[in-house]
Amino acid sequence: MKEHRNISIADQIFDQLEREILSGKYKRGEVLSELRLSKELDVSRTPIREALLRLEQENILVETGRGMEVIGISSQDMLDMYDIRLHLEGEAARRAAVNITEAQLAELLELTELQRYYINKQGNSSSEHTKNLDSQFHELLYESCGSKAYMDVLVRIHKKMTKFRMASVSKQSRALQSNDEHMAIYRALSSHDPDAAEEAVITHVRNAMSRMEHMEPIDT
Amino acid sequence: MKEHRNISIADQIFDQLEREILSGKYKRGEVLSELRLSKELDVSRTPIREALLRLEQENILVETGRGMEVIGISSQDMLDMYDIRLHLEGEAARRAAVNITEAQLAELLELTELQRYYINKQGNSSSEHTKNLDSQFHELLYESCGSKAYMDVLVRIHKKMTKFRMASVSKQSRALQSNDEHMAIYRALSSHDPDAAEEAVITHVRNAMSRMEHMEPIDT
DNA sequence: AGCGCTATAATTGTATACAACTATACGGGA
DNA sequence: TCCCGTATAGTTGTATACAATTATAGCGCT
Repeated sequence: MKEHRNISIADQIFDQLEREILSGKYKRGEVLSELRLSKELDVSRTPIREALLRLEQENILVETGRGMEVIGISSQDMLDMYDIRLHLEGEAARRAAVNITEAQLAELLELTELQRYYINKQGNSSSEHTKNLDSQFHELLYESCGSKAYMDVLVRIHKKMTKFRMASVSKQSRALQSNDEHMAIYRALSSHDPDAAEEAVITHVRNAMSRMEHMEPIDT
Repeated sequence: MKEHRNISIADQIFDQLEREILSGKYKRGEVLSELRLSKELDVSRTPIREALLRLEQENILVETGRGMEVIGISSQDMLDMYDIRLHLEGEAARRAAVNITEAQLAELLELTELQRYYINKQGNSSSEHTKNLDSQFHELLYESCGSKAYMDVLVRIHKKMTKFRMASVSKQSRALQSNDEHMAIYRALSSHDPDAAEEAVITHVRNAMSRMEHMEPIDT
């Protein structure tokens, strides 16, 4: 398997900055200039500029006269994103129940089992693995619904949500519950039952929203 | 009123390329290279690169080993985007009915009346004006719902839809019907009635989808 | 002290130079 | 003829130079 895409400096900077902004390191209203960042991070303006441009497209930064101003994401924005997922993921799941392939089902199952393994393992970087597997599960789900439009919207939202307040470590019990819900989604999809798939996904999103609301701190 | 943002070459190239791709000038599978475009359009690679990057973020282009490959948008994608709007705009309208300000209401009304004027006028560039006013109406509606997350998603989708097959000129009768629906949305919002607002918006989206489906040609 | 003007510093937007990588075409050998 | 290696041309990624615009600070004048 050949990856034709190297990880560029611009990619790394984008990832780093998005993480730092969404996790609260850069405060709302702060102004980022290309030159300052390029000196701080010791790269040229070009990749910085590319990263800032992408962050502007995500509406995480906004152009002002004198640089890029940090907008960030509030807890209310997070709740709204959950709300949007409640309105969209059910339909995406219905479609996935019809369109998903055997190969995709197998991969979903593997991702779910692997995630369970890492949750139980409780190593030092297991939380990182768990989150990665969660992202992969959802992105594969979105892909398997067979609609580029749905996938675009949902992937974008999910990516943003995963980077929000990374500090908030999830308890093992909640991770296990989430994993159970993934398994339920898998089962509904593997029996190609749209109603069950929709219900399983909506339950999962609703619970994820509730799990987030019970986290501390919610300061914005 | 001071605009602190000049229209850059990159912006123009992005607009032009997006329009050309979504209107079908560049076919799916075609590969665009920065150097070739920069020679064709007689600008340096920098603004070209910026435009291509933004198009990649929109999932209109995809990076390959040897340039950016055109993905574009299919009619099915358009239908899916209408489907997404059906799932989201109702809720956005409910929120707008609660949150909209008097100033925003006044502007909505003005946009609607102005659009009616241009539709009846039937000048040579009146279609262009009509579409612009439609975009402004919807973007203001999204803004007035008070949710950044909803606004992000809906504005992005609406922008893409307006650039799809620009060639498809809409009949005056359909434009008038659409304008009537806008007025109905305005009235529901101005009486701050969430149920009526939701219904008016859903009717509008459903009819817009139907109007599109009856257009010729649908070739993809 | 306050106001306005000017000079300076800082910012972005664009062009260009350079390096690394990759696909491709061409040629030689089996 | 087919395969492999090499050279070549084309591509992106990054750095840097330059121009134009804008904010800001400071100074002089009233």
